[in-house]
Amino acid sequence: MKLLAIDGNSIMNRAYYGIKALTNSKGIPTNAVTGFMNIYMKELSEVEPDCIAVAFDLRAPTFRHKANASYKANRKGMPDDLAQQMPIIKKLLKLLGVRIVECEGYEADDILGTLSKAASDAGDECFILTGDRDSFQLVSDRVTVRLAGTKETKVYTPDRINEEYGVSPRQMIEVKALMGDSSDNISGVKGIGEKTALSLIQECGSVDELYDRLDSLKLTPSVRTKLSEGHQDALDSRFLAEICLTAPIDTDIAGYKPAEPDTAGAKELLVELEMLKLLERLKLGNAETAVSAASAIADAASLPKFETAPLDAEAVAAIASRESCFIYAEGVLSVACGETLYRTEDAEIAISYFDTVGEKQCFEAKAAHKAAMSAGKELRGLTFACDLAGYLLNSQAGEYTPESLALSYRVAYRSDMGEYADIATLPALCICLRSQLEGAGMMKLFNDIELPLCEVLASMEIYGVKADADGIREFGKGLEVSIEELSKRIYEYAGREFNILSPKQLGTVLFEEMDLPGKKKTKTGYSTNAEVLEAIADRHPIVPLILEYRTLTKLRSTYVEGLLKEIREDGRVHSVFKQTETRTGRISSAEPNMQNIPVRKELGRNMRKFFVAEEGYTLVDADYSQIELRVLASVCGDENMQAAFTEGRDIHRSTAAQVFDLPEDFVTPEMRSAAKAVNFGIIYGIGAFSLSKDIGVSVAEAKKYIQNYLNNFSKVSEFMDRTVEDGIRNGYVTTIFGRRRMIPELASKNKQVQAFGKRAAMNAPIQGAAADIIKLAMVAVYRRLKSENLDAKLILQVHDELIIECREELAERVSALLKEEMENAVHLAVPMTADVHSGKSWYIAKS
DNA sequence: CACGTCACG
DNA sequence: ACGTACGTGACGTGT
Repeated sequence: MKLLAIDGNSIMNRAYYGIKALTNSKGIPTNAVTGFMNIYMKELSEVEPDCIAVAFDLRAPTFRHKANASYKANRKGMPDDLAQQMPIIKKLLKLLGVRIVECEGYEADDILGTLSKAASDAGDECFILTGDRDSFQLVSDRVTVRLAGTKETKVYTPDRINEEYGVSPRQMIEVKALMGDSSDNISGVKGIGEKTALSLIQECGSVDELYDRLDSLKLTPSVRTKLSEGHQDALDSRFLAEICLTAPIDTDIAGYKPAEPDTAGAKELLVELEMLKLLERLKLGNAETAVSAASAIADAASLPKFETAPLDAEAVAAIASRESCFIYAEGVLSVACGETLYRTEDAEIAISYFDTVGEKQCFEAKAAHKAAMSAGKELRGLTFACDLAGYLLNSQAGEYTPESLALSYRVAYRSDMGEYADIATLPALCICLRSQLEGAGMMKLFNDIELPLCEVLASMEIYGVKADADGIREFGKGLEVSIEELSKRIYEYAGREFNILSPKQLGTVLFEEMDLPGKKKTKTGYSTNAEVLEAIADRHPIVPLILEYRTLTKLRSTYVEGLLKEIREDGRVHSVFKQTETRTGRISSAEPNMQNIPVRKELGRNMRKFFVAEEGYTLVDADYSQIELRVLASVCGDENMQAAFTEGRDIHRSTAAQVFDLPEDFVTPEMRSAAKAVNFGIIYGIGAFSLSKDIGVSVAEAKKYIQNYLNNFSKVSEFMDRTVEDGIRNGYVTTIFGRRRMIPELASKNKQVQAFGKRAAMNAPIQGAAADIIKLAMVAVYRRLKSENLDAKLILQVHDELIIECREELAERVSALLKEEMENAVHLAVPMTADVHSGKSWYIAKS
């Protein structure tokens, strides 16, 4: 038989630190449970055990078998959110039929030791799954330790241990007796580390032998002194280091065969934890049925007994002025009105429904807007959209399907209703999300910004941007020639042909074959990014060529080939603008991404010549000037900073003058550029290291800049501190418009993760407010263009920039309108200025 | 499918 | 001792 004996505490610990903070929608932490189960499932399939036991330490061990009362006093108490997960994993394992083994006065290690011995005595095989190396002493012919790492499980057999440490498994006890183990509060011999301990045991075999032969051993004087002074420590430590093999637990291995799982109970628990992927992996039925089952239990009577009916012209007429809910996806319209669920795939019927006057709530409004718009109608009476509400409530949930929302917000979801399941849950979901939104104070944000924006984005997607395919192809041909030539020259320098775009191959060529310096490594090998290459660009002529090769192939693949694929028959690209994607509130663009078309370098900037206005039309482009810094100046209330904007001064120059304590006229270009980097850093949640890298000064120097900045702009400093505190206290931060960003990382025990949380907390209110502002502007511009009945359409948004395509003769009027609406979208403590230009192509209109 | 890289604000 | 600024999307490589 095969026994899998798991060190529950150790694996939970590993899982906890290995997976970022994770909670369900109620804030119950789930990262360690998730990580544990991932490891558990993987091991199960690899080991295929007949029996399973999971050992846990008891909370208040009395160490009956070990007299040392201070034993383990050193071990830190576990973090709260890990402790909370211990009962959960135990409950889950029990429900799955797995036996938990705990024993007062004994550690998990002792239980594993006892079980492994019992198993091997009985002629069974034992696999110990753990996250630390304490159990190596238990390894034997029949006992294998499986060390769970972040990525892979390392398997330790006696041979493997001998290979790695040069001693036998049992001798690991002796080694530990000498070197100690701080996490177990085993002192060992003071001054003896791992290397010395290993070589001593390799030579002598055991602590006893070592002391017997101490006088005749060849040792440095200091080691000899340490050993003789630490004799008693060594003996005490050896006692503590040896894992107990006789804990009073059930040692009948056959008794650890997993029992029949309580599938209903396990389902319920996993649904509560919102761990749906695991639910499927455990083959407890698919996620949908479980959700419906559990929700039905929780809220059995909450869904009415719906009837179903086709949505035909008659039905539309009947519900025309009533309240209803709808979902429109992939050409299928589902409507819930009263206790009837309607359904149609007829586009005309769908549009006639959209154009009725009754109040409508929906899931995802953009597709419906697009359908109505394309037919020259409009979607009327829309008051709610669930996906937008879900996004506002938690912008990092990732998924806003009716099913996942129903699960998160505890609304009944009946997947047994098949294709009607989504629409059936919608009425209840709308009520729930609306009240949540009200509770969170985000109704205004929802009504004034997100919901109306949906229509704007629909319109932008429909119109798209005209692209000059021939021009792009021509540009691509030019690139082709240069790329061909470049690669030849690169191969010549390298002495052979290789794939220049493969970081792996490139690393080998540059850093091994050509012996260039800069062996900075990533997880998988050499780092070959632009920063690394630029640092060695003057060491060998191949390096600049590679950089250029990268630039050109990037242009070719992503922009020339990528964009050509996206141009439709109408000669335009219709990017998808996603409204529920970013954690900060920005919108994102895809297929193609129109928000990262090159502009910073001239060669790439040429791409913008191929985004043009239709014959007889022109592009009008306006971008906010320093919107994020203006937001910062406004929200933190710093008069210094506000004055610079109010007086229309150059903010970076002004910052430099403050930081370097000089009149503005004395600010050099270098000082201005350093100040600019500091300004960016402030928005991003500054760090001296990165700033120093950015502007090429020492870390100490960068530190001074930051300190100086924060002294001069003390309100900024206070604002940042306050924001982080708010974030820690509430679990989220907000923009001035009430938009939230949840930041679970702030609760992490991992310092790095926490530091990231702090930076994100400082950035979100700034980036998020800027996003709010331009969204407001978009809605205002859209409405103006519509109400003034202008032949002009908003077609693009690039975070701080809006682009309109309009009749040539309207250029001036639209320019003024655009600038006006952007600058007046909000009124903060400093003016929001926008620079506007126009031209036949984006290239021209941008400057 | 993860990773490295690089395009944008 | 380690990693190192916020937010995105697309591509090619290689497991």
